[in-house]
Amino acid sequence: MPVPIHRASISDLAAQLNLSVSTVSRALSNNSRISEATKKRVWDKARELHYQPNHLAAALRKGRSNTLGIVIPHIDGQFFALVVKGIETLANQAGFNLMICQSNEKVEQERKNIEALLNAQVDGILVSISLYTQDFQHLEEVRRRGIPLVFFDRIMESPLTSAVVLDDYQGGYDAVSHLIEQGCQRIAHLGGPQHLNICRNRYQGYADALQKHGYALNPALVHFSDLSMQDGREGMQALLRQVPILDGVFACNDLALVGAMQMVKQQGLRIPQDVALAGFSNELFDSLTEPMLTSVDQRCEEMGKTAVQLLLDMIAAGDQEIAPRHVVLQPTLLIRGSSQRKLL
Amino acid sequence: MPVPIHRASISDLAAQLNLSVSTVSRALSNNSRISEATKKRVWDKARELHYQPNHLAAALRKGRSNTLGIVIPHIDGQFFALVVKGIETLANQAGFNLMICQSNEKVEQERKNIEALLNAQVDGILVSISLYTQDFQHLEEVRRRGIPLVFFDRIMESPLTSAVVLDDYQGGYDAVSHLIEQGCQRIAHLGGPQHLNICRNRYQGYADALQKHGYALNPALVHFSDLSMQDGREGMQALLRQVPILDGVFACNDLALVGAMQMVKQQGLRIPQDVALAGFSNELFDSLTEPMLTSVDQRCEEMGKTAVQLLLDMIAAGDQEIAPRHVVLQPTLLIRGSSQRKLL
DNA sequence: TTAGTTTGTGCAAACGTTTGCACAAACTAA
DNA sequence: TTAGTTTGTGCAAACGTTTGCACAAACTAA
Repeated sequence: MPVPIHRASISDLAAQLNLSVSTVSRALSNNSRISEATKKRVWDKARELHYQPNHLAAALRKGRSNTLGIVIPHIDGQFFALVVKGIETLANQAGFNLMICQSNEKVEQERKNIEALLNAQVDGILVSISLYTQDFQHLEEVRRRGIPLVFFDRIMESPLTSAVVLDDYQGGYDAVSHLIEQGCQRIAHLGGPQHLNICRNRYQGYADALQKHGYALNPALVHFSDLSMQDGREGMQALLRQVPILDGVFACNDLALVGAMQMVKQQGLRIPQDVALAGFSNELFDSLTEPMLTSVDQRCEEMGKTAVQLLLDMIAAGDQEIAPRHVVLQPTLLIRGSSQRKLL
Repeated sequence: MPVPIHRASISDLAAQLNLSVSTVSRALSNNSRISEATKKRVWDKARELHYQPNHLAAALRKGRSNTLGIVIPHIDGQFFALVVKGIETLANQAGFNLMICQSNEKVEQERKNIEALLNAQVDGILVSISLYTQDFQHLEEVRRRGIPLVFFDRIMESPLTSAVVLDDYQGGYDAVSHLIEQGCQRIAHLGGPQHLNICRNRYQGYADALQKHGYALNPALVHFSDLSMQDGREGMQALLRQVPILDGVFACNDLALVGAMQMVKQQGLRIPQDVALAGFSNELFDSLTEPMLTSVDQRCEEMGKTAVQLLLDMIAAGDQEIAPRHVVLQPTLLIRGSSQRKLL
């Protein structure tokens, strides 16, 4: 296989065409000061030599790399995969490449991710923080450097940074109100780490919906964990020991919910007649379980697109900084078999 | 918020320390020709000024970007997400960043992805081709340019390029043999596009397992599609019209299988007693359906790690090209309720 | 002492672009 | 004719690194 040692550069084109590199550079970027005839010669030659611009060099000279960085806790699972899809679609349209990093829910890894992205000179960064991020120095550093930064879903709460979130409070409120409408009287909650905005807000929605409908919040019916499927199983096991027995569960995510569902079935209880279930995230598997799981949809792709749009705006604004923006998307409750006790 | 205009560069350090940029550069890279005293001065100053190397500049000068590119059909679903996780782990350890592109199963997008990665000067590319890639010019171009290239899972079959695949044939063979052992006599197949190595090999495994056990291959029991859940439903509907009725299904992926499962249930047939099911991919949801789905595990993370290791080897080898390598991973059949007719 | 080696540092070019400025040639307006 | 403008191109510096080569100073061995 013949390996071509040398990729054509602008100066190769220039030499073969008897033009200066500056003229060739301008012709390639379709600068109006170059005659049509010259442009055509340059373009033809570029095609002939399979010329491909060296983005690295351009990036160095222009001070922008046309690359965006993303830091997410993990890519598996429906939610982040879809958010990334939304981000990628829009970013590519705008001519940006994407660098995706997973923190694997570890602050230390998140810190390294951020550093790697900064070193790679990305033009902007999108972040959804890990379950355990409580110290934000590495993120402050991004701001300090003047690199545009947008949070989505799991955010660092600060008026100084832009963010796109779902109205998690409303989602929790809607889900629990729905359970109450379906006749549930003792609704438990499987919650997540309360320093995370999403978990806190969903819990708050749960609490307020109870109160609004005249039910007292019973701390014994609230169980906090890290929301893995295993956590859901164990949490449910603990909650089921309460007497009188619960008749509804609202979980902070669907992974915990599906764990809870397994435990409920294992105990021989019927869903939704004995225990009605509702969760959060609208994972793919929600429609594959039996019964199907009621869940709050998070409008993932829209969240991704909105976040990247904010970021692109900030990048476009450049030095004349624009005020931080906060976008709140409205959730949709998808009602399925796991919570439907009454006929429609 | 005070925006620092200027990031410290090597020459800033040099100026403040009264050293030349070359000395500073060498000190930072811990070159043995620099005295320990000088190194210490440089490192201290670097910390003081929050110096961060500009990878772009280094990449331009050194001719390598320390970035790897990945092109996958899509990131949602268990399989690619886990492969990417494996790739990322190893790549980060080796000091490489990752640029991830989704083709969304479109050749045109795949072509653009490749071009974007080449322009970004990645040091190597990992590819799993789209469902519809039959023309490989864009991939040949990568080789022509001398950029290391490794395929995984869905590959361009060529002795000239490295690849990591599962033994899909064996996986299909094992799954179907298992169904036969469980007493199935008329096993249908939901297959994928036959120009794709994975689909062809799984189908071949199906065919050979039947033959080996003395069953004739009945073309009426084979249905090809693009393997979406909807395809699975429709394919199953068509297959169920065959008389005498089938009593087992082997699907080329779990998405199609879960669709098929819905249709089987809808027809009032019992799983696995009337129809036993086995699929491919070991998706997360396989353990959440009822009954759980038997499936061939693809050793995703290992596949990712192996692929990136091949790529890193090629990059390390540089000009003295190493011979293309093909790695075949052995699959594991995970037997679950959907196929278990006999007691253990 | 001298010649040779080691140690530590600096000069300058290079990677492939982009862009401010300069300027010649051709045109335009009087 | 002349002065001014437009059109098209080129020079050269810059982005921030890395690295081959040179060389002074300090040491080493006789």
